[in-house]
Amino acid sequence: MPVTLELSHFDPYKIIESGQCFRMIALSPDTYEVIAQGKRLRINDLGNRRYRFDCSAAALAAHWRVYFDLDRDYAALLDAAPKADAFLLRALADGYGLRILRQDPWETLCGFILSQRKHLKAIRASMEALCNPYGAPLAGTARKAFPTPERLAALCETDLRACGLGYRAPYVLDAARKVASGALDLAALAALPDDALLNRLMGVNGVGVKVAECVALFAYARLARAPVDVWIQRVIDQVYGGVSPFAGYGAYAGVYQQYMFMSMRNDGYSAHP
DNA sequence: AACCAGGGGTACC
DNA sequence: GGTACCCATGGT
Repeated sequence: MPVTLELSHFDPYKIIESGQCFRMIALSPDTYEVIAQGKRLRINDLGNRRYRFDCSAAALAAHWRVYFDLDRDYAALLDAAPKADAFLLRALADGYGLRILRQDPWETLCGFILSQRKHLKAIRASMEALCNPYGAPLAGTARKAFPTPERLAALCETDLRACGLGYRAPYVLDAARKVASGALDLAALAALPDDALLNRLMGVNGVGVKVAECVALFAYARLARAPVDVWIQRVIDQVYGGVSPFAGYGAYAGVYQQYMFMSMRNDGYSAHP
């Protein structure tokens, strides 16, 4: 009982390549698969901004509409960007269809711990290597769900190193044990203001400012948070003369950051006229 | 504050 | 087919 939707500002391929999620893939040029929060979804691009979601209307409403943040007005959000900022405007135009997801905090926390000093492809491979042995099976795909904190908390560092996590293995283990024990209640963090949320996340070993900002933006919809990684640092240095423009971007700084990240990584600054 | 961590992708030879 | 360098960093 699939559902067909007409969606503007929605491009699954750009979301995959944007580096905010690691378990959404293209199965073919017009078919995408995402595994999130214990569920598997396939999306068919039918053309003319029409997409078929391989799920019930109830699942769409309860789950995927929230995950893709489909009720947010991206036209208005993008229109709120400062009009004199040429690099930003170009990035927003080129990135049409990119959206900030509302991902599961646990998976997002682990994903960005794993992301340290890795390429997007390497992060994806690392996530699959962790899911394959320890995630629950799913109907309709050979891929597995992301492992629960309880499952990972029962492992030892050696088990996680065997998944290719390297020096990040003890970090993931610390996160799993804090969450599984209840010492870190990820659901309760949603009620905290940004600064308190970031501080609680940074209580996990291996989580610094950048990883915490990513979790805040990509899991808790803190759209004003703009994580600074090597690519965004290049934007700040090369485009804005070393002065971060993000403080002046207001409530959607994190969304703009994501478009600029994609633009810089794909094209560099030299592509801008 | 400089340096290190595991390992895969990628550009270049 | 080597190999040097880079990568959505954080801890020491």
